[in-house]
Amino acid sequence: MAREKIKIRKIDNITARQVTFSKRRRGLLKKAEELAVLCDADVALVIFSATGKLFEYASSSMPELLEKYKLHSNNNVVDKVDDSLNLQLQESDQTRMGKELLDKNRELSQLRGEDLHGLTLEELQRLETLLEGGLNRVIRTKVLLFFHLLILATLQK
Amino acid sequence: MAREKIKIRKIDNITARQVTFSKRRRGLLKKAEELAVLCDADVALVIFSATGKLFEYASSSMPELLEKYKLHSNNNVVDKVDDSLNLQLQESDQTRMGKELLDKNRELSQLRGEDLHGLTLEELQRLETLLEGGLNRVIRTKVLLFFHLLILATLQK
DNA sequence: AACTATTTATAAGA
DNA sequence: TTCTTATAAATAGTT
Repeated sequence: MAREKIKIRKIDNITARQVTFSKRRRGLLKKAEELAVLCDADVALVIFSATGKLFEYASSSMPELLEKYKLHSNNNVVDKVDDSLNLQLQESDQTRMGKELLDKNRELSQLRGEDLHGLTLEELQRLETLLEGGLNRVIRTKVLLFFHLLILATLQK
Repeated sequence: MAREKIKIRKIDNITARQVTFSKRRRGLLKKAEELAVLCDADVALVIFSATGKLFEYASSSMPELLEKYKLHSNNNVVDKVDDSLNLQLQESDQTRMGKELLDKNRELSQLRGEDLHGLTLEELQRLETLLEGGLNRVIRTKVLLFFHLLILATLQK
């Protein structure tokens, strides 16, 4: 955003990456606080550098905010697990997947009247990235579970 | 930061505050992702609007990041890991799961019930957190994908 | 939801 | 790391 426009992908040069991290980290923390103050929002931001160092901001107490988050995200775990399993079983069947998504959408619309029709292309791009990450995550955990059980079975013999 | 410089304090006018929240929230989420990608950092951002709506970004899985945060901060107050997966799987619609997953669920229950087959409690909780996080992630992205496809389909007509 | 005049953030260089 | 500065990005007020 300055002397030259850059593409948003991992910076190769380690030194440059650290410098950028330092600068942008500061900017992000600042904007997080501004959002919280200006808009009376509750904001929690946790940043781990590539080397594992922790940076954080929380508009109120971090533990309380994280607890609040868990309450929200765990609301419908049963449904979520169920749907996830369905997704895994049908992931090659796009038609059924579409119906599943349609149902889920109706449920969501009933639970919350949120309207997501104002999404920009940029946001959609981010959503795609999120989806890839999510699917990879499930696959990874399935593999982990398999090995976990395999080891257990081996120990029982 | 535009037509006029503003002071960073709570915006009085409710409408203006909501508009600003919408604009800045988008910007903050974008910059959070940019930092994660550019600098190979792990970033978690949780935002609650004044009305309680949740917005979030996580460079990997939110539960895993929060777990990582707990380890770094010496704070034990941050919640108890929910003993989610097994019990919740048993409570959900088993007819939709498929035999293989049912079997795995049974095995997992056994594993949890004894949890002394060479696995520490910490390891078990870690696995659960991991798996739950992945499933939650897929559900969220399923909903997002639906909207993506819907919009694309609309544009093609 | 768009539009812009300005402010702010920041990439590259010192 | 810190500062400088040219330029990209974000955004406050307006339409």
